[in-house]
Amino acid sequence: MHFKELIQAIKERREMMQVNQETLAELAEVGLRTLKQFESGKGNPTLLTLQKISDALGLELQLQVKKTKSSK
Amino acid sequence: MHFKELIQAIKERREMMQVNQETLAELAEVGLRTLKQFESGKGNPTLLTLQKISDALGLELQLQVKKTKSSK
DNA sequence: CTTTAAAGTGCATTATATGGCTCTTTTTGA
DNA sequence: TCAAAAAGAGCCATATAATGCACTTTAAAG
Repeated sequence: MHFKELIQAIKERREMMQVNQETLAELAEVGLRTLKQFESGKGNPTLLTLQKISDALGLELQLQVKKTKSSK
Repeated sequence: MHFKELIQAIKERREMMQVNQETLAELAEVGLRTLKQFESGKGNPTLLTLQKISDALGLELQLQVKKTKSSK
């Protein structure tokens, strides 16, 4: 998952949960500005910020071995 | 996966690939200092940095819905 | 349309990540 | 042992993330 997909996933999840940016920012304990920047694709959040947002959305960050064409 | 686990996963992967920090830093195009800080648990890398390191290791970042006890 | 909520942007400040250099500590293998 | 390699840490400069506030744009509902 690259940048855009990550953003997309978070946005979708937030919308699915019917929370607006303001509320999510509060839940995640990150600045509203920070969340806005991130969702609008302008940011390069720190891992901590990403974790807080993910947590608040019930999402979890994972690292997996990349699947190549030959390996699948 | 939280911070420590993320670091652990990256460290293990790097060691499994038998690359030292210096080489990985070059491959990933991040500063050696940055990688060292991260692996030693001192850092809070930006998403970009994390992506570069993951990519270089053939790892991929994923966001998944957190599994709760009741859902598994 | 027009109102209203939500999302996005400009600007300024503060905090901190990045990265180079050097030195110390730890690990490893001969 | 002990010498070399790898990992970690201090210091410092520069870049940029985080954040608040106020304002603009966009979207949704009447």
